Amino acid sequence: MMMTGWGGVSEQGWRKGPWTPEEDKLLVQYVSSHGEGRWSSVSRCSGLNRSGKSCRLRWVNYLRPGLKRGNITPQEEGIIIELHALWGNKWSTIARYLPGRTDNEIKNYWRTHFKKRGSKPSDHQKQDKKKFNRQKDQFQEQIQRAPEINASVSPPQSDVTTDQKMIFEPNPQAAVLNHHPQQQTTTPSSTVQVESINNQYFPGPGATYDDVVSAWSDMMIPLDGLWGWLWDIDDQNEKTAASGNNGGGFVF
DNA sequence: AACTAGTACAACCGCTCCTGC
DNA sequence: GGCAGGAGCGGTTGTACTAGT
Repeated sequence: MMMTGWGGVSEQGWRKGPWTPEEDKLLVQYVSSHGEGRWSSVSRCSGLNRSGKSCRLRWVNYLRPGLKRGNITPQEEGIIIELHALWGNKWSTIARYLPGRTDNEIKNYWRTHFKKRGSKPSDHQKQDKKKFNRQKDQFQEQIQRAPEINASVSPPQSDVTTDQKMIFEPNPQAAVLNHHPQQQTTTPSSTVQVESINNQYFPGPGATYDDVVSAWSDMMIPLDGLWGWLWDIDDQNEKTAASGNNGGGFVF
């Protein structure tokens, strides 16, 4: 992809714009020998003329091992919708429930799929239905073709880290709040509306990856009705913004 | 075939939070 | 407790690609 608009250097002299394969290689070498973190020292130690921020972003969103490339599956889409309804734009929190997906990827996906303006919900619903069927086929094909994906997502219990265990918590909100006490003040944006979905579609403790996938697969049918609700939220927000009323609105 | 709108993706920016001193 | 530097997060932008007209 050619991107000429970001070429050049920053005021601090850092290179900006698209990364070259050589830069990627240097960054991978640096991280594999020094580990993640200490991004500010990357430029000094690795020979990269990039800011620490830029290096971290490139690593987290593109170079880090275990990242999934390719389409968001219907199951992942369902999870994104549900968790966004719970937490709003907490992309990094949502990303913790989607192994191999980055907050940036989820954020981009949400913006392109659910923040569309100007056309009628019915049009979107038709598009989404077509797309859902296509993605479902692709997902099933992926599962059949690459069973190792399952293995990487649901490792043996003895190797499961705290973060990975969270995926199978019956109540994701509680899981995240337990794990990130500093976020205790976070208020779910639409808890009431999603509560019934939440209770029905989050398998209990000890559930396997397959259980989660199965539950979310079942959820895709009721979600047909959720699309309309999401568009209503958008409309509601626009009305709220237009009237300058900040009280009690949605945070989408 | 040409044009346009929508989509996907990569990257930057500014702000907030966290941590060490 | 206050401050500074680094890390992380969310919002936004820029460009290429694709599908529809």
